[in-house]
Amino acid sequence: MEIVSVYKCLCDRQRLRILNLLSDGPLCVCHLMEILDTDQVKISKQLRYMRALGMVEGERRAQWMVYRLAEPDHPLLVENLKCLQDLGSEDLCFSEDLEKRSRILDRLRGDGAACAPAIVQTTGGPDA
Amino acid sequence: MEIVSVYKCLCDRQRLRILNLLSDGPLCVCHLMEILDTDQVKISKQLRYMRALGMVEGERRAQWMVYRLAEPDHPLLVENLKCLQDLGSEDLCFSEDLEKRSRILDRLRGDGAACAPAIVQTTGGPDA
DNA sequence: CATGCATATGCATCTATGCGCATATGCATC
DNA sequence: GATGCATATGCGCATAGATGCATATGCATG
Repeated sequence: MEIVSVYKCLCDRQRLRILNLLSDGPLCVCHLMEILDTDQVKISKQLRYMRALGMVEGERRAQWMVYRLAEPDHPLLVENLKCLQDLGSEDLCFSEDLEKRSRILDRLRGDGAACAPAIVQTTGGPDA
Repeated sequence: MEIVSVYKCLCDRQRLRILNLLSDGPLCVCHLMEILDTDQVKISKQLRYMRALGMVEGERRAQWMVYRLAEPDHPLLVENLKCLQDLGSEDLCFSEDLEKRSRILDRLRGDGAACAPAIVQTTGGPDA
């Protein structure tokens, strides 16, 4: 993984928001659509771009694609996503996105319908 | 200064090398040409790009333009330029560039000719 | 196997960036 | 003020990235 490739992923606001979200755990496209409030094609194409650069990876779960940060995660990427939290004051959007993510995960565990199994099954850790 | 603007500067290898060099102190275009082993126009245009994004600033010293990281330096930029050193193993070029820079500064202090005054006068700190 | 949902892809278009070449500008020196 | 050096800019072209629209694919369910 080239250093420059990491920055190529980070230098677009939509991609930055996606990576920020994935740093908290895997998500599927429909949730990214909901959180970023944009259409499916844009999300899919940004994911394809980042997959081509080896920054994220997707796994099929029934009809859903679950995306996560690629392993092993590049130290540069991890470091920058951490910075994003600290710089929160500069652009609220990133912490807001994470809050939306939490709410969605809560909802999924609640109703258990739709793509819930895909995410809940894939998501490990305390936020799962 | 937008977060994304920082990454836009970092996502090109030439620019990354330039910023890495400037993180050790100001330089003029002719030295960047020498270290990066490329032509004047490319350097000038990359500098213009980064100046437009507020990442570097230039000051005229006689016939020379001395460039430095813009003040106040964005924490994100500082952090990433620090990372660049740690990731040295991944791409030797960045530490090599800094060594070339040191050698040039030594030479300037030695012969004192040409653009030496511009740089030496501008450069503060232990490496000046 | 037809239908529906989630996601991906192809194509055309538009904008942003990069590069090469020529030339302009700013400063110093004579 | 002509010349020379250091640097900047303008223009044309090539490529990369973003976007919208249409459509294809994968999977599940009836």
